Amino acid sequence: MFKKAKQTRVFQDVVEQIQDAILNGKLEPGSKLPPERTLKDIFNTSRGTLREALRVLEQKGLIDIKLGVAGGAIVKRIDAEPIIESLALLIRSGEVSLEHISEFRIKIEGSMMELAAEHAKKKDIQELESLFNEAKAFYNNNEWENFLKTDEKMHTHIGMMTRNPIFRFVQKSIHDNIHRYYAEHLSMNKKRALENLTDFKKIIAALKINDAKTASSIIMDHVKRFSDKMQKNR
Amino acid sequence: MFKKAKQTRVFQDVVEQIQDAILNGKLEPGSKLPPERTLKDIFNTSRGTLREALRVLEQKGLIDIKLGVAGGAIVKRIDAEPIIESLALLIRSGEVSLEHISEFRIKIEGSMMELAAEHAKKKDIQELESLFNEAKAFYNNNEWENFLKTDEKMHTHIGMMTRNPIFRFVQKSIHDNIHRYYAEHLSMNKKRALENLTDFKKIIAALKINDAKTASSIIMDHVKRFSDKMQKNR
DNA sequence: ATAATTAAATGGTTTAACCATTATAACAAA
DNA sequence: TTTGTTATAATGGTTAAACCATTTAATTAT
Repeated sequence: MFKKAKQTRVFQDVVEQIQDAILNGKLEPGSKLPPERTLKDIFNTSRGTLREALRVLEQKGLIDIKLGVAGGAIVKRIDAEPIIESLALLIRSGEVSLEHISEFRIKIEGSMMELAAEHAKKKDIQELESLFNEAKAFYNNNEWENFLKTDEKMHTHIGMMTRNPIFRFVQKSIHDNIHRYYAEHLSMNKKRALENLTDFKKIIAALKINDAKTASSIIMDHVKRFSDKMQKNR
Repeated sequence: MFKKAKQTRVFQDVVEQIQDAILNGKLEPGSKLPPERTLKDIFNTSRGTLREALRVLEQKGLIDIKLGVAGGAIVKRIDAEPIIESLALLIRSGEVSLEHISEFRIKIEGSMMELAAEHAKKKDIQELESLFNEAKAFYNNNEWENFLKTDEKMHTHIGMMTRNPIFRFVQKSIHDNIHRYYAEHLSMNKKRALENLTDFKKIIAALKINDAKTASSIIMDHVKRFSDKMQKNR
């Protein structure tokens, strides 16, 4: 029925005003806020209070602070950063385990593959094929670091194909945290790389005949294999 | 290869120390930090700098601040709040639309239903049946507000049944934001309520025979119907 | 026993100064 | 002229000391 009554802290009022300006597009990404000493006059507050507001905006991922002459608060383009950090806290606190993330990731990548298949345009399939050939070349040369990068690019492109930014943000949040906390250094070998290549070949084939379920099922196995390997390696 | 070099701001060092203590469990949820005037001495910094650190910790959802005597910073139990707020920013910025959220929600609830079915214990099904009967009673009395609350409880319980906190957090983030920005006041009627009841009856039946795919497919339709209704109402 | 008042702890804000970093301008050297 | 060095000033980061505002607890009055 009722909402929480508003707090009366001055810095929160400042946060809301600047945040609203950013979210309404009155302040564009890349644009610079006035210096602290000017802002404090605009909002009729002290520099300390103003700086507390800037800390909050910074933590929300709405601004970056640059030092020195021509420095100051710069409006950021909104991205997955705050979600990545929130997930990181859940992991570090032990609230969420590698098994939890792996299970979630399998379901998410499966769902994304279905959507991607539904939206697949000729150009998307061409892009995936081009990435596939890139990966194949790295496979032939045993360039595992580059192979993994291309593998990631394929996942990312499938994310783009969903045409849904939430999936992209969630995908990136999972990916970044897995690599930050569980798989900093991945080992690869010819056998596993070939399995991955084969998966993507099958996925592309399935996309061409609009077989969303098959594509989804393949990528879920693909991700599961990666997860199992990772859990064995710990 | 390399990581971003650490910033040299004093308040960030304070944030990290307190954050680590919380995440390592050295500071338990509910426990109170010393007053600002003591903390500033402990960290050998000024009160202004210390307060900037507290703002960051507050924004991360790690502490709450209470005013007055016996007030101060209280360690919070980690929850979905920061993720909810991040998603809220994506929505308010226009980066994410109702259609995006609806599509995401359908896939998530479908995935959750599959996992819930896999983990379903007799007690879970009993709980769902009890909620079903509660909803039926509200249906008979045309108590729509209570009906919707029970409907939500059923979804939440399915979230619990996944045994995976990420799904619960994501589910709550979607739910809270949909109701904050798109469906503050839901209208219900006998026809739609009956459809919902029927869905849950079928879901429970599917769970009893361990038919995860059917249960999942029903709840996806169920959520889709809700989304369509919501989008028509705007 | 109850209500009103006072005191003290604690977060919130202000002011004024100084320190640290960095882009730019001015200058010096090749 | 070009290139490297040095000074300048803009701007964020930090500090110190004071006062204000809220809230709990103790005290006092009814």
